Amino acid sequence: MATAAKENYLKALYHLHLKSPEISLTELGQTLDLRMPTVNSMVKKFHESGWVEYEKYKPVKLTEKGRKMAALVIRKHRLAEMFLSQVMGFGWEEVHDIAEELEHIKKEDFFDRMDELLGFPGIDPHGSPIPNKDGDLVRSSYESLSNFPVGSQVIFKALKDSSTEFLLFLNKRSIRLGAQINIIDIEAFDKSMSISLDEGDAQILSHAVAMRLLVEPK
Amino acid sequence: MATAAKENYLKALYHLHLKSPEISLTELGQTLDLRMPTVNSMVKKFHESGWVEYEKYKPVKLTEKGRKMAALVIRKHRLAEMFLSQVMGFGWEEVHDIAEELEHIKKEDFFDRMDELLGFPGIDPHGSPIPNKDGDLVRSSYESLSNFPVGSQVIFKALKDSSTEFLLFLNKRSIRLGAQINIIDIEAFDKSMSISLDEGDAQILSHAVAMRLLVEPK
DNA sequence: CAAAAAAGTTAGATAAGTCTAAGTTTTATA
DNA sequence: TATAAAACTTAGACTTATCTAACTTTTTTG
Ligand SMILES: [Mn+2]
Ligand SMILES: [Mn+2]
Ligand SMILES: [Mn+2]
Ligand SMILES: [Mn+2]
Repeated sequence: MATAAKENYLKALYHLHLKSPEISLTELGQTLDLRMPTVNSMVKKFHESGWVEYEKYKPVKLTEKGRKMAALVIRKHRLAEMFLSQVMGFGWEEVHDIAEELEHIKKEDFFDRMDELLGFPGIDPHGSPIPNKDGDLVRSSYESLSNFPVGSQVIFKALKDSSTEFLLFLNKRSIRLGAQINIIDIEAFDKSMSISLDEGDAQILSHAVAMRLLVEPK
Repeated sequence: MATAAKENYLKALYHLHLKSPEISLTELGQTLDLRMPTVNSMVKKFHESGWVEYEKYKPVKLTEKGRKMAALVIRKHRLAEMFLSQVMGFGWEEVHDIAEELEHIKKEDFFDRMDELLGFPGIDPHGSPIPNKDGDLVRSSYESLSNFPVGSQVIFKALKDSSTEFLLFLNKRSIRLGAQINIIDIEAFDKSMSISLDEGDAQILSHAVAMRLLVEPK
């Protein structure tokens, strides 16, 4: 595979290319918290490796080869997160930072064994899909809770934002992956939602929160 | 803590200092498979950090501070090996190489959780003691099987050599940690031993093998 | 104990990955 | 469309960790 630094670039490129296939060095630098000349010189190496298309002064594009390399790093990250959560008992708000280190382990057997022990999971603890060993993954088509009308009954399937702060907020509100959410009311003024969770008590979710919850009709 | 490179130096220093408190740069270099000038410059940095005593042209000595740092790396290594073996189902011959990478993970929680899940184990899968969080460990006083006379009944407690080749040999012979070994006969000519394992069939162990098995009287 | 061998040191180079400062090209805007 | 802003590139430096070649000190040995 590649060095830890390169694996981190690959992941960033992958996430950015999903938003738009043309990736500016500025964006990439901001994502990785690196200065532009740093990114510039690495992007040239990636071009040498055939991982990106690159022409001077133009945004880069991830090649199919690069996409696959990236997906395999993301596979390691998400398997690690799942393992940390399911086998080691860490909370979904704790797993990302540890996985950020574990994903750089080179021994493939380590991840294969995790996969096996977990029963070949399709998603990580935040509902994101886990690429297979070929780097392929099923892009799920969930929508934000904020897109649904009053009366909808939906299942909470994944997160749009997996920041620790947001995950801790969801913990406090007992909102967990797989829960059923019923939209009782939507306040026209600020788009805040009154919902009930799995037949539980009602609670209010701000539009900011509803936007970040990815759901599927029941 | 330290970088992965430095953690590997610390471990090597620790193992060498047990054999003799004065550690030559040549030995250290051979252990780590690094050239002497490389080791020389790193040793100067370790001296700056207060991890070794160092004077030009003299062998180095691990300081108490360095010993503790080293023990904490060894703790991570051995906890990882135990986890890989007990929780993930790897064989004792597979765990070392993976632990060589895992030991450099910086998140302390990761190892604390392993420790907890394993029930705070005192030894690793090869019978070596696991240092505690203060860097302290109980030095066990096992002896080589080759030191015992005919008629001895002993328990196989640890390995003097944990190389993959030796571990695979022991697997083939079904010789596992904790087994009882009865010395039936010793051939004067080559010091080979006829033994029986846990009431099982007899087998012959060469002196080379008997030397590498650490045991305790039953 | 002098010469040879072993051990250790210094100097200088290299590779990976990062930075700042300064210059160039492209894009946006007055 | 000229100019300003944003994006990108180049040059040069730094850090960590490594190497080889050449030199120095210490230890061993005939
Ligand atoms: Mn993550
Ligand atoms: Mn990472
Ligand atoms: Mn080991
Ligand atoms: Mn290591």
